[in-house]
Amino acid sequence: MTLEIDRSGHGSATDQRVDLAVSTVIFALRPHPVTGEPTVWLPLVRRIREPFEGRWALPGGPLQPHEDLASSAQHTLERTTGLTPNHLEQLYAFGRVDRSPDRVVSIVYWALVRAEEDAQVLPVPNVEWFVADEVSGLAFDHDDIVEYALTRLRAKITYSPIAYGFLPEEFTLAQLREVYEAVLGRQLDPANFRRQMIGRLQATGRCLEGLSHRPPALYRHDPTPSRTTLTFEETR
Amino acid sequence: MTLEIDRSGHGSATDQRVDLAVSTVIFALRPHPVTGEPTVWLPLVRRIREPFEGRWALPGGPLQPHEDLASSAQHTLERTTGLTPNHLEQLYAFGRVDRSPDRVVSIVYWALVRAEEDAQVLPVPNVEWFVADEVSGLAFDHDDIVEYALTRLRAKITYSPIAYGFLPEEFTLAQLREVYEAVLGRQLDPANFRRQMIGRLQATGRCLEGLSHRPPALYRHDPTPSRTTLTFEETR
DNA sequence: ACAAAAGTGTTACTAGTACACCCATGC
DNA sequence: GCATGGGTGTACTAGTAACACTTTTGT
Repeated sequence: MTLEIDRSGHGSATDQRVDLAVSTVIFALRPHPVTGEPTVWLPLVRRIREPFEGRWALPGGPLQPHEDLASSAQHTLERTTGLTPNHLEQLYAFGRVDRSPDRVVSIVYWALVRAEEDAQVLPVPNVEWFVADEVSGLAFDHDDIVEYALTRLRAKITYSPIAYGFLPEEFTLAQLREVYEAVLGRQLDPANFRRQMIGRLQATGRCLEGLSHRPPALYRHDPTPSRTTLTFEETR
Repeated sequence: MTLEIDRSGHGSATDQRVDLAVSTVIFALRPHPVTGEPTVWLPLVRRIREPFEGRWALPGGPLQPHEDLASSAQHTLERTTGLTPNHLEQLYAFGRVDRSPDRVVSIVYWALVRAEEDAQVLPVPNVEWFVADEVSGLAFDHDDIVEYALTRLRAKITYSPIAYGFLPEEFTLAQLREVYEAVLGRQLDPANFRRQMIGRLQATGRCLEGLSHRPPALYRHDPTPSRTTLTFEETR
């Protein structure tokens, strides 16, 4: 029990406060366990207390008074995966009264991490990775949240240069196309894809060698601010 | 002072809790005071206590434990304007540590109300309407929030049928075009505008009469779900 | 030489834009 | 008739999609 000053101006002894948590949907690409195709995965944490003890849930926790929202999301991500996000963006604030037995509002972020680093990560206790499209039975309303995060990822990749968040510094056009195909779930024409992307890329001059065919050129993301829809942080 | 149970699991006597508030950016169209052109306005509330006592701020208040986020936003809107929103959508959760002397996270909604009803509304004490593009010097980070809400309004009107939120049930194409022109801040070609809109409208068969020229047809919004980007509530 | 993937050229289609023009009404 | 805004036709443009074709490497 802690003595708290009631700043809401209308409290009473029976007045519950609303708890505030920050959670993060962390996306990475890994091969699908059956098909081997690049697929969107995400890490979940097994709950070790009620409510929903034993169920899988999005990583997160209560917001610390000294911490910004995005910092909280990023720290959760680093604790859960040992990685630094390549893209981090607020998803939505979920606050239905009935989403938890106690009253919790969750501000949810979504993030992209690189598959290359991801593969080197040591396993974290109580954390397991799942194919994003196949998760269900999560704690709270986290099924809905994951589905909505996927919707946003798939929408945003079509008009904003976020695909690089899944890739290393240098990459081939085929790798970039694989990212789009994994996220959108359909094949893209390599010829047209090339023409659409080439303007936003910097050629490194080098090629990826050692394959059994013509060596593809390596590119780097050109951060020239081409016109996109901006998130709040980006508009400031 | 109220006795509160510390549910965060890491509290101490010096541990401040984070307060949670819900605010609403309410947009309506009114004639510009100088030009007379339809313009985006919004109501603000004068703060009657510190911090920022005497400054204008977005209407809102602490989230009640029994209330959903959107309900809280809507109740604030009804208290402030006496109106029912025609469109209500979550904007963003603002939580920078330094945005207020005490620690407050604000979940902000934005809403559209109809100008017709709006004109009949009785004045509410401490509430005043301002031209949205001209507000500045607001309390907290509310200048930034208003600017971001305008950015979202202008972006969303280009790909989502929200303009009807400003209009009565039946309207002419010229009225609909005026809404777009007011929001986007530029003239639109009437001929092309007609062709772009006509597919999403239901003709009522009636016309607006009594003008000194050819009477324009009256239309109604066709709620057939054409493909748009969906907000979270709409995806469920 | 052949397979495989990189990369180019060409055409068709679509959505948006600019703008000339006709239509229907009140005065 | 004439002014005014409602409403139609049409040509131009840019971006996308489909797909045939050429290039360059390893084996």
